[in-house]
Amino acid sequence: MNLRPDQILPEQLRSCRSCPAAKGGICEGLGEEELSELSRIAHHRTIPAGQIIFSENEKPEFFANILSGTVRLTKALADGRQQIVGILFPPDFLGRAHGATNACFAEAATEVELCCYPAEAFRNLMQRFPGLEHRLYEKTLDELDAARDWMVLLGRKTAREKVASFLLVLARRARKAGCAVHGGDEGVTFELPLRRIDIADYLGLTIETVSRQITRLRSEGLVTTVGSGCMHAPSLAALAAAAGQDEDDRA
Amino acid sequence: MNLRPDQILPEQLRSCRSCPAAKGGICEGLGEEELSELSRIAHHRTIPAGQIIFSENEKPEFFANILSGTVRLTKALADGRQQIVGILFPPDFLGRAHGATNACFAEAATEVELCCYPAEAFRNLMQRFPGLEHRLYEKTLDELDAARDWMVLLGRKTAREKVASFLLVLARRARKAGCAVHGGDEGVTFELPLRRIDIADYLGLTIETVSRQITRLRSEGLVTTVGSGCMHAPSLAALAAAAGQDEDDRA
DNA sequence: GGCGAACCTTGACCGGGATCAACGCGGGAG
DNA sequence: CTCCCGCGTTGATCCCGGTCAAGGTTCGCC
Repeated sequence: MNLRPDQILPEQLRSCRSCPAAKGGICEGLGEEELSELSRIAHHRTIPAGQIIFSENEKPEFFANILSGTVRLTKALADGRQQIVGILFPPDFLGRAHGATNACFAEAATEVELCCYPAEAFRNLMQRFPGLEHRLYEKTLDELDAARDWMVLLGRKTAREKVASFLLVLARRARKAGCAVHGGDEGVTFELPLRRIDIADYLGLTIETVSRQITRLRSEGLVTTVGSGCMHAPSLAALAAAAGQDEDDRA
Repeated sequence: MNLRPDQILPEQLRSCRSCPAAKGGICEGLGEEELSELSRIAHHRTIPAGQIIFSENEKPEFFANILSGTVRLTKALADGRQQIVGILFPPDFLGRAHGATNACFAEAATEVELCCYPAEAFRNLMQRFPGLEHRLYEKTLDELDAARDWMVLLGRKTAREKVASFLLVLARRARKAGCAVHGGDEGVTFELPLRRIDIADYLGLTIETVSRQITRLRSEGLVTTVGSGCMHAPSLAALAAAAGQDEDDRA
């Protein structure tokens, strides 16, 4: 925990009902009582980009909903080789709700806003409210699916497919967040919340290979660069084809 | 579902109390009422090696505890490339307890004995008994940890480290199952429940590379072959070193 | 504006693992 | 017993992505 005191804000001011993490987050669908008890133990924190949120093998001090920003979950080998094992966006839940220790490092890839629950109090609430644990279980199953999809990418895809798959994930996320229009395969503009080194660690590649493959996809017209840290994909179908998956495959 | 009628046995005869999946399985720690309701909907099945237990994107018909044998969970790309995303042993739970469809294929790597619960009835029980859902949630968190450890292997380890890591997992499992003695780093003999093609699909390699690396580890004295389908590791510490991880790392 | 640091891109070369091919081995069927 | 087929091993060669090295770009700070 490397949080400075001034990063710990007083009780959240916005009501949970207007919370950006309510839609799709663990709070969604909870009753009045659950929600009010949760909000009683919650507090908001802002964490600057690059900072470690919690470490592997550490006793968890808190769990959190992500309100804004991007969190990377990493694991490392003894000699320093690193692999990003998960990327979290709002309204994902951060932390291992059961078990004595954290399973990996959590780091702020961008500046991150969290809605934190002290570990002990949160676990008590989980025990009292099975509906809360149920929501968390469903989210964990989705994380497991995502991890296994990523295993296919890491084990069997080429560098070009890996990079295309990564961009496709971002593009689909942006389209889903942006609007409910699903009229066709119109283009999508999206942000790149990760630096090259993070993309490389996520895809099991080096930064040079990531850079070369992005250049290649750009030269093939599958993506265009829109300023720094922002890209545009004219066709998600074409990008999906380059990613080595069927168009309707959500992975 | 490719089960022949004769593979569906009548109600289980052995009591749940003497069940091989009780220790460490989802039934462990359940109350009398939960256990008796579970056993009422349970039936045993034996599935021959190589057979598909259920398919991806299929509506689940049943969930199951694995009583004996080895199950592989696989995902495939459109062009046939395959990745094993999980290996299940007794007393693991098989199936995605929530959600409309299965997330991957489940296949019997060896002959497998299952204790099956019809999906609908099982989900009803889960809703009534939060303790049951809690057990499943904990097991899913462990699966997620294992998947993420495997992501590090797939993304960042060399072929030699991958094969050593795989053998290490089997050796540790055998030692844990065999005896509670943890006196030191004495050797372990264990079975290989997977063929070369499965090992390759699990490690993101080809069968040729797996074969070569096993030969190499054998020539280095890290493992010896004990007949067909059986190996011996004289030192788990040495194997762990070759796997690129710290000795006390359980991954 | 000028400078420096962090990040990104590009080029040249190399090597680990894939690919292609041949052979060995063991077990079941005739 | 012989044949055949599935599985595993070994060898020769290739190529994708890693490695090493050299700029280029962006942006904050003085």
